[in-house]
Amino acid sequence: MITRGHAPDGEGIPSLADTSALREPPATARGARTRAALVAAARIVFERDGYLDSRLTDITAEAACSTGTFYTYFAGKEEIFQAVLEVAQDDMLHPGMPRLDPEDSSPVGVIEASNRAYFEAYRRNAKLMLILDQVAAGDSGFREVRRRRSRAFADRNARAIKDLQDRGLADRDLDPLMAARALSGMVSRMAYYAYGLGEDHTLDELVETSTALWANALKLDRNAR
Amino acid sequence: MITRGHAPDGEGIPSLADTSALREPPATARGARTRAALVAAARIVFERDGYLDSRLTDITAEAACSTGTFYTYFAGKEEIFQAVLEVAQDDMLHPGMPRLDPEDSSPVGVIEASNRAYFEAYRRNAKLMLILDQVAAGDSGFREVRRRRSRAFADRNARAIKDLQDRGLADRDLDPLMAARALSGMVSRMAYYAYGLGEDHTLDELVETSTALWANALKLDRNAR
Amino acid sequence: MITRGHAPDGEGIPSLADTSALREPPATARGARTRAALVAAARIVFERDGYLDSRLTDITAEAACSTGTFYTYFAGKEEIFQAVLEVAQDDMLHPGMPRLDPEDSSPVGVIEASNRAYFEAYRRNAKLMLILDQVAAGDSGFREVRRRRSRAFADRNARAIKDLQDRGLADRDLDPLMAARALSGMVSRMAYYAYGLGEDHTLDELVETSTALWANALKLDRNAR
Amino acid sequence: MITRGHAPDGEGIPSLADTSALREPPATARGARTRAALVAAARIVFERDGYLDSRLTDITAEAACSTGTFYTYFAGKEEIFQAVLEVAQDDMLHPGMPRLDPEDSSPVGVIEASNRAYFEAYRRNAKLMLILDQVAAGDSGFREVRRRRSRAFADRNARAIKDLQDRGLADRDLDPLMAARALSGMVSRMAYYAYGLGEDHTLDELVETSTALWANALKLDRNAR
DNA sequence: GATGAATGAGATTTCATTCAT
DNA sequence: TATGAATGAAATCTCATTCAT
Repeated sequence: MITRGHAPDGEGIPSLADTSALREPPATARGARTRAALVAAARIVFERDGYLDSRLTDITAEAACSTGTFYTYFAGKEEIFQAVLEVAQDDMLHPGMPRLDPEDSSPVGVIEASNRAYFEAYRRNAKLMLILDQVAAGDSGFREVRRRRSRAFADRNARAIKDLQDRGLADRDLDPLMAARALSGMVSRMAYYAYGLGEDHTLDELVETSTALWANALKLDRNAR
Repeated sequence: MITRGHAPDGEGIPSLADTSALREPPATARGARTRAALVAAARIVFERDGYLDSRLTDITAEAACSTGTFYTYFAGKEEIFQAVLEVAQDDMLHPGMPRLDPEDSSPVGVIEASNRAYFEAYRRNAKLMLILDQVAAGDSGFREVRRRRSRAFADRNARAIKDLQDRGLADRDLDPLMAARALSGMVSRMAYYAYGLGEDHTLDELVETSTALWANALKLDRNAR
Repeated sequence: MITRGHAPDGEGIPSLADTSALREPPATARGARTRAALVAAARIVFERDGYLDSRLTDITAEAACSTGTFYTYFAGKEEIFQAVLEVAQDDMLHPGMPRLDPEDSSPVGVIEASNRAYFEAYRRNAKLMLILDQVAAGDSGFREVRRRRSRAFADRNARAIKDLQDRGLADRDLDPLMAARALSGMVSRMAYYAYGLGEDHTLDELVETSTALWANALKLDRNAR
Repeated sequence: MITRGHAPDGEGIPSLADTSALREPPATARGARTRAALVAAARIVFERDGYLDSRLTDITAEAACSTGTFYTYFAGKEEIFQAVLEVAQDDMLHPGMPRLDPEDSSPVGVIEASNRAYFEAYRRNAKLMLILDQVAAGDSGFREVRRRRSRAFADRNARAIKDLQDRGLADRDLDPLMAARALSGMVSRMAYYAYGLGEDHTLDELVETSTALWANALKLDRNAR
């Protein structure tokens, strides 16, 4: 059975954990407040102006602090962008409510729930996801982080597919890893077109089509459990 | 039947035809040579440094001409990038030779041939495709062009899927347009991971998996014609 | 006879007494400890990074106290540098023990002892001497202090030379003040090259040569008393 | 006999040749004019404000060009400072007229001529020499260049001293290299005090004293040839 | 006494574009 | 056509010093 937390392609959820742990958190409450204000301001500015066109002074102006204060907490634009992502990531990873209909833990039901969660999270963070594309397109380090993250998700989904194959529920001719990667990529692409580029599809259409394509592609039995 | 030239997602092949026709070609042979040298130099520089990080002076230096000369032929970086794309586009659109086994014009055979052509073209132009991502990510005008182009391809593929459905060869529960868009996106994503990010898959693996997933997803009969 | 305490050129031993006496010492033992930690930290940082490139925060970090605390004890970088110098100055002025062979208080013997003391002190504080150069080079006030100090030493040595001339022991054609200044400068320069720039000469070579040159230059009789 | 071109300590005449040859000269006459204007402006600004306190915009303002133009010719403050030094160096190395009285090529005469040339050159460039101190004090790369240059001069003078010793004209007890270094340092120090710090000595006093001290220190016979 | 967050003026640097030769 | 010097607006980043806690 496909495990919980399946996130198509894993994109948009880089942790960048490498550097985020290095800087120690503000020592005082005031510091924590200022830092949070800067991160919130940065998200607003990034979403409004794009990453490349936003200036540090716009962020500090939005946060109502001086430019010097910015550097108390971040080394530059890249670093505060990571901080913005980390906040968004929490939202991407911990949706407000359970996605899984306890009545329906069939493979198809799990896939559907996962896809729905992904589309919802993407919709909530669509602008930020575009910014992330922009940053990743220009920064190979960032791209590498995304690649590794995607691979981790794909590996997990690949194991789930393998499991279904072993249980005779999925097409045994497919390479589990490649299929996992391809289908996850498909879902992320659908979200990109729908919410990033603004094609008009309803959430239900997206969930329905993506789930049907997953199910068909794996030759899943819709009634199996 | 799915028509020839099916290009998954249509990505990476924007024509930007709007502006490219405006400027008339160099009057003299020397001019034509200089222009060609600049375009070739630009591709080298873009692929080496990325679009954002490349400077016009790098291009003119690579082309061994002065900065002033650049403006004789192009209005700026965007315009020469279009010129670079146009050259690459010929390659993307006209694969060296037909990959289609004349014996096998079954739906699955056509899909396979299309996918193979796409992967091969992507592989030949992988670096440029990444640059294109970078440009599109930062330029909403460019993004819109890509979106329209993708939609045109998807529409064509959607009609092909509709046709298969009408003939009873494909799953009638699927929305043809969304399925077309999703599956084309899947293929473009696979190419991106394999050749853009450097995951190591062989061409045959990519073709095989993508074709199997298309066929399964549409519930095509592998033997139908 | 040339008096004790002759310090070639007098360089590197500015007292800056004007300001150093103004601030009164810390009232509590804890305060004294903190102040001492800051001075010690400053010397480490100055010697590691140079005066210009060292930041106050580096010093407070090295001293493990906050930036605010710094200002409890010092008005700024210049003032703590003076404090560092005062500590070093004790070492420069009071070599561990008299180097003077009581048997040999001949003019040449005194010169030799003085030169040796100077080279040894310079060697112990070579890094700091370079820092001092850096500060003096950029601060005309500091330069003036050094100039006056040099002049005071030179005047004293000039009187000693005059005395030797009057007693018929030194070349009467020399101007005592200029000769004193020149020969003191010579010794300070030798120390700078040897210990500041790292030319490899032994202490004995330096002492021997400098003393011989002094003696020759003044046409001293090596056996006179 | 001490050779022509003896330059005490060699200080203030670094060539920094390492980098100066890298950048190719302006292609046009206009470019050469602009570059020269910048160098001249830089010298004025450096001498007026000191190296550390001068800003690039002051230099471009003085040269009546834009800030961008500066970077057409120089990478930064350090590089234009090298260019200023190179101009001064020509003056230091090629004094306007022959210093040597053809009637007096005795060792003492040669030393006197050399010292006089050095003092004159130092006086003409005194402000710049102080700037050089400032730069060298803060930049170890620069210091190293000076060290090597000094050593080259000292080596040459050491050979001359050795020659005098071999001919029985100079004190054989002295180490030629150390004596050369020490006496050259002495002269450079005298120039620094007189012209850098503004002690009031006449040129003749400086020449006379320095020459007498050299002669005495080496135990030269004033009448020898 | 000790803390450490906040300040903000100002210097450096880049590079697409123009235009006189 | 070709040249390449000149332009200049605009963005980043530093760090000594203050002051509320």
